[in-house]
Amino acid sequence: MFGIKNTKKVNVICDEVKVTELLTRGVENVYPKLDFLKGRLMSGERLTLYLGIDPTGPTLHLGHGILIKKLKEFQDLGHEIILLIGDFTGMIGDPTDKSATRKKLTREQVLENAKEYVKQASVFLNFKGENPALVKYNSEWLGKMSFGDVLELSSLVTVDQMLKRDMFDNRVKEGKPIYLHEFMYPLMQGYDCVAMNVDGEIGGNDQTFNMLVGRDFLKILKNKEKFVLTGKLLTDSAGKKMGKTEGNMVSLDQDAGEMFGKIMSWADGLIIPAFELCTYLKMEEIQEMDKKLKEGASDGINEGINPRNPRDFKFKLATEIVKIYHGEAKAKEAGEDFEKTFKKGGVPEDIMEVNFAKDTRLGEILLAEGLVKSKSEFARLVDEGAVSAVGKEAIKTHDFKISESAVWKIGKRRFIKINIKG
RNA sequence: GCGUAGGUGGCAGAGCGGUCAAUUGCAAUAGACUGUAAAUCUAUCGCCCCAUGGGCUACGGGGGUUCAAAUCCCUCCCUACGCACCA
Repeated sequence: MFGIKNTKKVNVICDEVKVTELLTRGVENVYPKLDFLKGRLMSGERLTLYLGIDPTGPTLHLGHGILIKKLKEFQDLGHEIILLIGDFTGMIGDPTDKSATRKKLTREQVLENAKEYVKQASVFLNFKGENPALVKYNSEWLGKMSFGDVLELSSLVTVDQMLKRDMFDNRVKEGKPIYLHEFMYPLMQGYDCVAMNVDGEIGGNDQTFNMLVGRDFLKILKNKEKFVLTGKLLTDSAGKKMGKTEGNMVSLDQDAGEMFGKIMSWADGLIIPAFELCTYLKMEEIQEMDKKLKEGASDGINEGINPRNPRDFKFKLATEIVKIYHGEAKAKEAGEDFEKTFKKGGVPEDIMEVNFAKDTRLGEILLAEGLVKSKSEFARLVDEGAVSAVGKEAIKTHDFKISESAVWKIGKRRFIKINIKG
Protein backbone atom coordinates (compact mmCIF):
# COMPACT_ATOMS: atom_id res chain seq x y z
CA MET A 1 0.00 0.00 0.00
CA PHE A 2 2.90 2.29 0.69
CA GLY A 3 5.57 2.66 -1.86
CA ILE A 4 3.05 3.35 -4.54
CA LYS A 5 3.87 6.92 -5.16
CA ASN A 6 1.06 8.93 -6.52
CA THR A 7 1.68 8.92 -10.22
CA LYS A 8 -0.96 11.46 -11.05
CA LYS A 9 0.34 14.90 -11.69
CA VAL A 10 -0.92 17.36 -9.17
CA ASN A 11 -0.24 21.00 -9.62
CA VAL A 12 1.68 22.54 -6.78
CA ILE A 13 0.98 26.17 -6.17
CA CYS A 14 3.87 28.37 -5.18
CA ASP A 15 2.07 31.64 -4.66
CA GLU A 16 4.18 33.64 -2.24
CA VAL A 17 1.26 35.31 -0.50
CA LYS A 18 -0.46 32.02 0.14
CA VAL A 19 2.70 30.31 1.28
CA THR A 20 3.45 33.12 3.69
CA GLU A 21 -0.02 32.98 5.14
CA LEU A 22 0.32 29.24 5.49
CA LEU A 23 3.56 29.63 7.39
CA THR A 24 2.52 32.39 9.72
CA ARG A 25 -1.14 32.33 10.55
CA GLY A 26 -1.70 30.38 13.74
CA VAL A 27 1.79 28.97 13.52
CA GLU A 28 3.84 28.75 16.66
CA ASN A 29 7.07 27.42 15.26
CA VAL A 30 8.63 25.72 12.30
CA TYR A 31 11.49 23.27 12.58
CA PRO A 32 14.28 23.16 11.57
CA LYS A 33 13.50 26.72 10.58
CA LEU A 34 10.98 28.80 8.76
CA ASP A 35 13.10 29.51 5.70
CA PHE A 36 13.81 25.84 5.20
CA LEU A 37 10.15 25.04 4.81
CA LYS A 38 9.44 28.16 2.85
CA GLY A 39 12.15 27.26 0.41
CA ARG A 40 10.69 23.84 -0.14
CA LEU A 41 7.18 25.14 -0.53
CA MET A 42 8.36 27.64 -3.12
CA SER A 43 10.38 25.07 -5.01
CA GLY A 44 7.38 23.49 -6.68
CA GLU A 45 8.15 20.15 -5.11
CA ARG A 46 5.14 18.20 -3.96
CA LEU A 47 5.47 17.48 -0.28
CA THR A 48 3.89 14.78 1.78
CA LEU A 49 2.86 15.63 5.29
CA TYR A 50 0.54 14.43 7.95
CA LEU A 51 -1.41 15.24 11.06
CA GLY A 52 -1.74 12.54 13.69
CA ILE A 53 -4.81 12.23 15.82
CA ASP A 54 -5.30 9.83 18.69
CA PRO A 55 -8.74 8.28 18.62
CA THR A 56 -9.28 8.75 22.32
CA GLY A 57 -12.84 9.90 22.02
CA PRO A 58 -15.68 9.69 19.57
CA THR A 59 -15.34 13.28 18.44
CA LEU A 60 -12.82 15.83 17.43
CA HIS A 61 -12.80 19.22 19.07
CA LEU A 62 -12.05 22.69 17.92
CA GLY A 63 -8.36 22.25 18.65
CA HIS A 64 -8.25 19.48 16.08
CA GLY A 65 -10.28 21.66 13.79
CA ILE A 66 -7.58 24.30 13.85
CA LEU A 67 -4.93 21.83 12.78
CA ILE A 68 -7.09 20.22 10.18
CA LYS A 69 -7.70 23.64 8.76
CA LYS A 70 -3.97 24.12 8.54
CA LEU A 71 -3.70 20.77 6.80
CA LYS A 72 -6.28 21.93 4.33
CA GLU A 73 -4.11 24.87 3.43
CA PHE A 74 -1.39 22.46 2.40
CA GLN A 75 -3.89 20.42 0.45
CA ASP A 76 -5.10 23.51 -1.34
CA LEU A 77 -1.57 24.17 -2.47
CA GLY A 78 -1.42 20.71 -4.00
CA HIS A 79 0.60 18.85 -1.41
CA GLU A 80 -0.15 15.32 -0.39
CA ILE A 81 -1.69 15.14 3.03
CA ILE A 82 -2.36 12.27 5.35
CA LEU A 83 -4.70 12.11 8.27
CA LEU A 84 -3.12 9.59 10.56
CA ILE A 85 -5.34 7.86 13.04
CA GLY A 86 -3.29 6.77 16.02
CA ASP A 87 -5.27 3.65 16.57
CA PHE A 88 -2.38 1.69 17.98
CA THR A 89 -1.81 4.28 20.65
CA GLY A 90 -5.50 4.47 21.25
CA MET A 91 -5.86 0.77 21.74
CA ILE A 92 -3.16 0.74 24.36
CA GLY A 93 -4.48 3.70 26.25
CA ASP A 94 -3.09 7.12 26.79
CA PRO A 95 -0.53 7.51 29.58
CA THR A 96 -0.81 11.26 29.96
CA ASP A 97 -4.09 10.68 31.66
CA LYS A 98 -3.08 10.04 35.21
CA SER A 99 -6.59 9.06 36.16
CA ALA A 100 -5.31 5.76 34.92
CA THR A 101 -8.13 3.39 34.21
CA ARG A 102 -8.94 4.81 30.85
CA LYS A 103 -10.70 2.14 28.92
CA LYS A 104 -8.73 0.56 26.21
CA LEU A 105 -10.41 0.88 22.92
CA THR A 106 -11.35 -2.09 20.87
CA ARG A 107 -10.64 -2.36 17.20
CA GLU A 108 -14.30 -1.71 16.43
CA GLN A 109 -14.46 1.41 18.55
CA VAL A 110 -11.35 2.75 16.92
CA LEU A 111 -12.72 2.22 13.45
CA GLU A 112 -16.01 3.71 14.52
CA ASN A 113 -14.27 6.77 15.90
CA ALA A 114 -12.12 7.07 12.84
CA LYS A 115 -15.18 7.12 10.64
CA GLU A 116 -16.53 10.01 12.64
CA TYR A 117 -13.21 11.79 12.41
CA VAL A 118 -13.14 11.59 8.67
CA LYS A 119 -16.67 12.87 8.56
CA GLN A 120 -15.85 15.75 10.84
CA ALA A 121 -12.59 16.48 9.08
CA SER A 122 -14.25 16.60 5.70
CA VAL A 123 -15.58 20.00 6.64
CA PHE A 124 -12.10 21.11 5.65
CA LEU A 125 -10.39 18.31 3.85
CA ASN A 126 -11.17 16.84 0.52
CA PHE A 127 -11.04 13.07 0.63
CA LYS A 128 -11.87 12.67 -3.02
CA GLY A 129 -10.86 14.08 -6.35
CA GLU A 130 -7.49 14.99 -7.82
CA ASN A 131 -5.56 15.34 -4.62
CA PRO A 132 -7.42 13.38 -1.99
CA ALA A 133 -6.44 13.39 1.65
CA LEU A 134 -5.31 9.94 2.71
CA VAL A 135 -6.31 8.23 5.90
CA LYS A 136 -3.85 5.90 7.55
CA TYR A 137 -3.72 3.92 10.75
CA ASN A 138 -0.52 3.53 12.66
CA SER A 139 -1.37 0.04 13.90
CA GLU A 140 -0.50 -0.95 10.38
CA TRP A 141 3.20 -0.68 11.14
CA LEU A 142 3.40 -0.32 14.92
CA GLY A 143 1.38 -3.47 15.39
CA LYS A 144 3.90 -5.46 13.40
CA MET A 145 7.05 -4.37 15.15
CA SER A 146 8.99 -6.93 17.11
CA PHE A 147 10.63 -6.39 20.46
CA GLY A 148 13.89 -6.19 18.60
CA ASP A 149 12.62 -3.39 16.41
CA VAL A 150 11.49 -1.55 19.46
CA LEU A 151 14.82 -1.92 21.19
CA GLU A 152 16.57 -0.61 18.15
CA LEU A 153 14.36 2.44 18.15
CA SER A 154 14.77 3.05 21.85
CA SER A 155 18.51 3.02 21.48
CA LEU A 156 18.18 6.24 19.51
CA VAL A 157 16.88 8.23 22.45
CA THR A 158 18.41 8.74 25.87
CA VAL A 159 16.56 8.74 29.15
CA ASP A 160 17.72 12.28 29.78
CA GLN A 161 16.17 13.42 26.55
CA MET A 162 12.93 11.88 27.63
CA LEU A 163 13.05 13.40 31.06
CA LYS A 164 13.66 16.81 29.58
CA ARG A 165 10.14 16.72 28.36
CA ASP A 166 7.88 18.97 30.41
CA MET A 167 5.26 16.40 31.01
CA PHE A 168 7.74 14.01 32.59
CA ASP A 169 9.75 16.71 34.23
CA ASN A 170 6.70 18.03 36.02
CA ARG A 171 5.75 14.64 37.21
CA VAL A 172 9.17 13.95 38.61
CA LYS A 173 8.95 17.25 40.47
CA GLU A 174 5.50 16.46 41.76
CA GLY A 175 6.60 13.03 42.83
CA LYS A 176 4.13 11.36 40.54
CA PRO A 177 4.89 8.04 38.95
CA ILE A 178 6.09 7.62 35.42
CA TYR A 179 5.64 4.22 33.90
CA LEU A 180 8.12 2.83 31.51
CA HIS A 181 5.61 2.32 28.75
CA GLU A 182 4.96 6.03 28.79
CA PHE A 183 8.42 6.49 27.42
CA MET A 184 7.38 4.44 24.45
CA TYR A 185 4.76 6.87 23.27
CA PRO A 186 7.15 9.40 21.83
CA LEU A 187 8.94 6.51 20.14
CA MET A 188 5.78 5.22 18.58
CA GLN A 189 4.69 8.61 17.42
CA GLY A 190 8.17 9.30 16.21
CA TYR A 191 8.24 6.13 14.21
CA ASP A 192 5.05 7.03 12.36
CA CYS A 193 6.83 9.48 10.13
CA VAL A 194 9.53 6.95 9.35
CA ALA A 195 7.00 4.36 8.37
CA MET A 196 5.16 6.77 6.12
CA ASN A 197 8.35 8.33 4.87
CA VAL A 198 6.91 11.82 4.89
CA ASP A 199 8.45 15.21 4.34
CA GLY A 200 6.83 16.82 7.30
CA GLU A 201 4.34 16.85 10.06
CA ILE A 202 2.04 19.34 11.67
CA GLY A 203 0.55 19.29 15.13
CA GLY A 204 -0.27 21.32 18.20
CA ASN A 205 2.66 22.79 20.05
CA ASP A 206 1.94 20.39 22.88
CA GLN A 207 3.10 17.67 20.54
CA THR A 208 6.37 19.36 19.72
CA PHE A 209 8.47 16.88 21.62
CA ASN A 210 6.97 13.83 19.97
CA MET A 211 7.21 15.38 16.55
CA LEU A 212 10.83 16.25 17.06
CA VAL A 213 11.60 12.72 18.17
CA GLY A 214 10.22 11.69 14.81
CA ARG A 215 12.38 14.28 13.14
CA ASP A 216 15.46 12.74 14.72
CA PHE A 217 14.42 9.27 13.68
CA LEU A 218 13.85 10.25 10.11
CA LYS A 219 17.21 11.92 9.97
CA ILE A 220 19.06 8.99 11.46
CA LEU A 221 17.22 6.22 9.69
CA LYS A 222 16.47 7.77 6.32
CA ASN A 223 18.69 10.79 6.25
CA LYS A 224 15.71 12.98 5.63
CA GLU A 225 15.21 16.50 6.90
CA LYS A 226 11.65 16.41 8.17
CA PHE A 227 9.93 19.70 8.78
CA VAL A 228 7.71 20.14 11.76
CA LEU A 229 5.12 22.85 11.93
CA THR A 230 3.56 23.45 15.30
CA GLY A 231 0.29 25.28 15.58
CA LYS A 232 -0.59 27.71 18.31
CA LEU A 233 -2.99 26.40 20.85
CA LEU A 234 -6.08 28.36 21.52
CA THR A 235 -5.28 30.15 24.75
CA ASP A 236 -6.38 33.33 26.37
CA SER A 237 -4.03 36.09 27.40
CA ALA A 238 -3.30 34.33 30.67
CA GLY A 239 -2.17 31.30 28.73
CA LYS A 240 -5.06 29.25 29.91
CA LYS A 241 -5.61 26.42 27.53
CA MET A 242 -8.89 25.78 25.87
CA GLY A 243 -8.68 22.12 26.50
CA LYS A 244 -11.16 19.41 27.13
CA THR A 245 -10.32 19.68 30.78
CA GLU A 246 -11.42 23.29 30.85
CA GLY A 247 -14.91 22.23 29.98
CA ASN A 248 -15.38 24.88 27.36
CA MET A 249 -13.84 23.09 24.45
CA VAL A 250 -16.12 22.83 21.53
CA SER A 251 -16.69 19.38 20.09
CA LEU A 252 -17.08 19.32 16.36
CA ASP A 253 -20.19 17.19 16.50
CA GLN A 254 -22.06 19.60 18.73
CA ASP A 255 -25.13 21.20 17.29
CA ALA A 256 -24.99 24.78 16.22
CA GLY A 257 -26.70 26.18 19.26
CA GLU A 258 -24.45 24.46 21.73
CA MET A 259 -21.35 25.42 19.82
CA PHE A 260 -22.45 28.99 19.65
CA GLY A 261 -23.13 29.11 23.37
CA LYS A 262 -19.81 27.60 24.28
CA ILE A 263 -17.97 30.15 22.23
CA MET A 264 -19.92 32.99 23.79
CA SER A 265 -18.76 31.77 27.17
CA TRP A 266 -15.11 32.18 26.30
CA ALA A 267 -13.08 34.85 27.98
CA ASP A 268 -12.63 38.08 26.05
CA GLY A 269 -8.91 37.51 25.69
CA LEU A 270 -9.62 34.59 23.45
CA ILE A 271 -11.50 36.51 20.81
CA ILE A 272 -8.63 37.63 18.63
CA PRO A 273 -6.58 34.42 18.82
CA ALA A 274 -9.70 32.46 17.97
CA PHE A 275 -10.38 34.62 14.94
CA GLU A 276 -6.88 33.95 13.74
CA LEU A 277 -6.95 30.23 14.38
CA CYS A 278 -10.49 29.20 13.71
CA THR A 279 -11.96 31.41 11.03
CA TYR A 280 -11.35 32.34 7.43
CA LEU A 281 -11.47 36.06 8.06
CA LYS A 282 -8.58 37.96 6.58
CA MET A 283 -5.74 38.83 8.92
CA GLU A 284 -6.11 42.52 8.13
CA GLU A 285 -9.70 42.40 9.24
CA ILE A 286 -8.75 40.63 12.43
CA GLN A 287 -6.05 43.13 13.20
CA GLU A 288 -8.56 45.88 12.65
CA MET A 289 -10.86 44.30 15.22
CA ASP A 290 -8.01 43.86 17.63
CA LYS A 291 -7.30 47.54 17.35
CA LYS A 292 -10.89 48.45 17.98
CA LEU A 293 -11.12 46.13 20.93
CA LYS A 294 -8.08 47.67 22.51
CA GLU A 295 -9.36 51.18 21.98
CA GLY A 296 -12.66 50.15 23.42
CA ALA A 297 -11.01 48.79 26.48
CA SER A 298 -9.22 52.04 27.16
CA ASP A 299 -12.19 54.38 26.90
CA GLY A 300 -14.23 52.62 29.53
CA ILE A 301 -15.71 55.98 30.46
CA ASN A 302 -18.48 55.40 27.98
CA GLU A 303 -19.97 52.86 30.29
CA GLY A 304 -22.12 50.35 28.59
CA ILE A 305 -22.67 52.28 25.40
CA ASN A 306 -19.33 51.31 24.08
CA PRO A 307 -19.69 50.83 20.32
CA ARG A 308 -16.75 48.43 20.39
CA ASN A 309 -18.38 46.04 22.74
CA PRO A 310 -16.35 42.84 23.00
CA ARG A 311 -19.57 40.90 23.15
CA ASP A 312 -20.36 41.91 19.59
CA PHE A 313 -17.00 40.70 18.39
CA LYS A 314 -17.47 37.49 20.22
CA PHE A 315 -20.86 37.15 18.64
CA LYS A 316 -19.29 37.54 15.25
CA LEU A 317 -16.66 35.01 16.20
CA ALA A 318 -19.25 32.50 17.23
CA THR A 319 -21.16 33.08 14.02
CA GLU A 320 -18.04 32.63 11.89
CA ILE A 321 -17.01 29.42 13.59
CA VAL A 322 -20.44 27.84 13.62
CA LYS A 323 -20.75 28.78 9.97
CA ILE A 324 -17.75 26.65 9.11
CA TYR A 325 -19.13 23.56 10.77
CA HIS A 326 -22.85 23.95 10.30
CA GLY A 327 -23.35 26.33 7.42
CA GLU A 328 -24.50 29.90 7.21
CA ALA A 329 -28.19 29.32 7.88
CA LYS A 330 -27.66 27.34 11.05
CA ALA A 331 -25.13 29.84 12.30
CA LYS A 332 -27.57 32.66 11.86
CA GLU A 333 -30.29 30.73 13.57
CA ALA A 334 -28.03 29.86 16.48
CA GLY A 335 -27.14 33.50 16.85
CA GLU A 336 -30.77 34.55 16.95
CA ASP A 337 -31.51 31.80 19.41
CA PHE A 338 -28.74 32.95 21.62
CA GLU A 339 -29.98 36.49 21.59
CA LYS A 340 -33.43 35.38 22.45
CA THR A 341 -32.46 32.98 25.20
CA PHE A 342 -29.77 34.71 27.08
CA LYS A 343 -30.05 38.34 26.31
CA LYS A 344 -33.77 38.62 26.52
CA GLY A 345 -34.45 35.69 28.80
CA GLY A 346 -36.48 33.79 26.24
CA VAL A 347 -36.60 30.19 25.24
CA PRO A 348 -34.46 28.53 22.60
CA GLU A 349 -36.01 26.90 19.57
CA ASP A 350 -35.22 23.24 19.80
CA ILE A 351 -35.95 22.05 23.26
CA MET A 352 -36.68 18.68 24.67
CA GLU A 353 -40.33 17.82 24.75
CA VAL A 354 -41.92 15.13 26.89
CA ASN A 355 -45.36 13.90 27.84
CA PHE A 356 -46.47 13.15 31.37
CA ALA A 357 -49.74 12.60 33.17
CA LYS A 358 -51.29 15.46 35.10
CA ASP A 359 -50.19 15.71 38.73
CA THR A 360 -46.87 14.00 38.15
CA ARG A 361 -44.23 15.50 40.36
CA LEU A 362 -42.00 17.90 38.55
CA GLY A 363 -38.94 16.66 40.42
CA GLU A 364 -39.50 13.13 39.21
CA ILE A 365 -39.95 14.22 35.63
CA LEU A 366 -36.73 16.20 35.63
CA LEU A 367 -34.85 13.35 37.24
CA ALA A 368 -36.22 10.87 34.73
CA GLU A 369 -35.25 13.14 31.85
CA GLY A 370 -31.78 13.68 33.25
CA LEU A 371 -32.11 17.42 33.73
CA VAL A 372 -31.25 17.07 37.39
CA LYS A 373 -28.88 14.52 38.86
CA SER A 374 -30.86 13.65 41.97
CA LYS A 375 -33.90 14.65 43.94
CA SER A 376 -31.65 16.38 46.38
CA GLU A 377 -30.28 18.51 43.59
CA PHE A 378 -33.79 19.33 42.49
CA ALA A 379 -34.73 20.37 46.01
CA ARG A 380 -31.72 22.64 46.15
CA LEU A 381 -32.52 24.25 42.84
CA VAL A 382 -36.07 24.92 43.97
CA ASP A 383 -34.80 26.54 47.15
CA GLU A 384 -32.56 28.73 45.06
CA GLY A 385 -35.47 29.88 42.97
CA ALA A 386 -33.99 28.36 39.86
CA VAL A 387 -37.01 26.35 38.72
CA SER A 388 -39.87 28.08 36.99
CA ALA A 389 -42.36 27.75 34.20
CA VAL A 390 -41.50 30.32 31.57
CA GLY A 391 -43.07 33.66 32.41
CA LYS A 392 -44.14 32.53 35.86
CA GLU A 393 -42.80 32.85 39.38
CA ALA A 394 -40.27 30.28 40.51
CA ILE A 395 -41.86 27.37 42.31
CA LYS A 396 -41.24 26.97 46.01
CA THR A 397 -42.34 23.48 46.95
CA HIS A 398 -40.23 20.41 46.44
CA ASP A 399 -43.20 18.20 45.64
CA PHE A 400 -44.71 20.52 43.06
CA LYS A 401 -47.04 18.67 40.69
CA ILE A 402 -47.62 19.70 37.12
CA SER A 403 -51.11 20.77 36.25
CA GLU A 404 -50.79 22.15 32.73
CA SER A 405 -48.53 21.95 29.72
CA ALA A 406 -45.69 24.38 30.02
CA VAL A 407 -42.09 25.09 29.19
CA TRP A 408 -39.95 24.76 32.28
CA LYS A 409 -36.70 26.48 32.88
CA ILE A 410 -34.11 25.18 35.29
CA GLY A 411 -31.42 27.73 35.82
CA LYS A 412 -30.46 29.64 32.75
CA ARG A 413 -29.54 26.84 30.46
CA ARG A 414 -31.81 23.91 31.01
CA PHE A 415 -35.17 23.87 29.32
CA ILE A 416 -37.86 21.28 28.86
CA LYS A 417 -41.36 21.34 27.50
CA ILE A 418 -43.73 19.15 29.45
CA ASN A 419 -47.05 18.30 27.91
CA ILE A 420 -49.95 16.90 29.84
CA LYS A 421 -50.79 13.53 28.46
CA GLY A 422 -54.33 12.43 27.82
C1' G B 1 13.85 -7.72 48.92
C1' C B 2 14.66 -4.16 53.28
C1' G B 3 13.41 0.55 55.36
C1' U B 4 10.67 5.19 55.51
C1' A B 5 6.51 8.29 54.19
C1' G B 6 1.82 8.00 52.08
C1' G B 7 -3.24 6.29 49.84
C1' U B 8 -9.53 10.98 52.12
C1' G B 9 -15.17 13.53 48.17
C1' G B 10 -14.38 15.68 40.32
C1' C B 11 -9.10 17.44 41.53
C1' A B 12 -5.66 19.46 45.26
C1' G B 13 -5.25 18.90 50.30
C1' A B 14 -6.76 19.11 56.11
C1' G B 15 -8.48 15.84 59.83
C1' C B 16 -5.60 11.24 63.14
C1' G B 17 -11.12 7.58 68.48
C1' G B 18 -16.96 10.54 69.42
C1' U B 19 -19.26 17.19 68.17
C1' C B 20 -17.13 14.22 60.49
C1' A B 21 -21.25 13.62 55.11
C1' A B 22 -15.74 15.28 56.71
C1' U B 23 -11.83 22.43 57.32
C1' U B 24 -9.94 24.89 53.05
C1' G B 25 -8.71 25.94 47.75
C1' C B 26 -9.95 24.85 42.62
C1' A B 27 -13.77 23.02 39.55
C1' A B 28 -19.10 22.69 39.25
C1' U B 29 -24.39 24.47 39.94
C1' A B 30 -27.84 28.44 41.30
C1' G B 31 -29.07 33.65 42.56
C1' A B 32 -27.68 38.92 42.08
C1' C B 33 -25.07 42.02 38.88
C1' U B 34 -23.18 42.60 33.74
C1' G B 35 -22.38 43.38 26.92
C1' U B 36 -21.75 37.71 27.87
C1' A B 37 -22.68 31.48 30.07
C1' A B 38 -16.51 36.80 31.66
C1' A B 39 -15.26 39.32 36.30
C1' U B 40 -17.31 40.16 41.11
C1' C B 41 -20.53 39.12 45.29
C1' U B 42 -23.81 35.41 47.75
C1' A B 43 -25.46 30.52 48.34
C1' U B 44 -25.24 25.37 47.29
C1' C B 45 -22.23 21.34 46.31
C1' G B 46 -23.12 12.12 48.68
C1' C B 47 -28.05 9.72 48.16
C1' C B 48 -33.08 9.00 49.95
C1' C B 49 -37.53 10.07 52.88
C1' C B 50 -44.69 12.29 54.66
C1' A B 51 -38.46 16.51 56.43
C1' U B 52 -36.42 23.29 61.07
C1' G B 53 -36.40 16.04 61.68
C1' G B 54 -34.76 11.00 60.15
C1' G B 55 -32.34 7.00 57.39
C1' C B 56 -28.56 4.91 54.17
C1' U B 57 -23.76 4.69 51.77
C1' A B 58 -18.72 6.83 51.98
C1' C B 59 -12.24 8.37 53.80
C1' G B 60 -7.33 2.18 48.85
C1' G B 61 -9.55 -3.59 49.55
C1' G B 62 -10.70 -7.24 53.37
C1' G B 63 -10.89 -8.50 58.53
C1' G B 64 -10.66 -7.01 63.82
C1' U B 65 -10.71 -3.93 68.66
C1' U B 66 -14.48 -0.44 70.76
C1' C B 67 -20.75 1.65 73.28
C1' A B 68 -18.38 4.52 69.07
C1' A B 69 -13.26 4.42 63.84
C1' A B 70 -11.39 8.40 58.16
C1' U B 71 -8.91 8.17 62.87
C1' C B 72 -6.33 2.15 66.77
C1' C B 73 -4.72 -3.18 65.32
C1' C B 74 -3.94 -7.20 61.48
C1' U B 75 -3.59 -8.34 56.42
C1' C B 76 -3.56 -7.48 51.23
C1' C B 77 -3.03 -4.02 47.09
C1' C B 78 -0.95 0.61 45.19
C1' U B 79 2.57 5.07 45.07
C1' A B 80 6.97 8.04 46.29
C1' C B 81 11.76 8.25 48.43
C1' G B 82 16.33 5.82 50.33
C1' C B 83 19.19 1.27 50.57
C1' A B 84 20.24 -3.45 48.55
C1' C B 85 20.18 -6.22 43.95
C1' C B 86 21.07 -5.76 38.68
C1' A B 87 21.92 -7.56 31.75
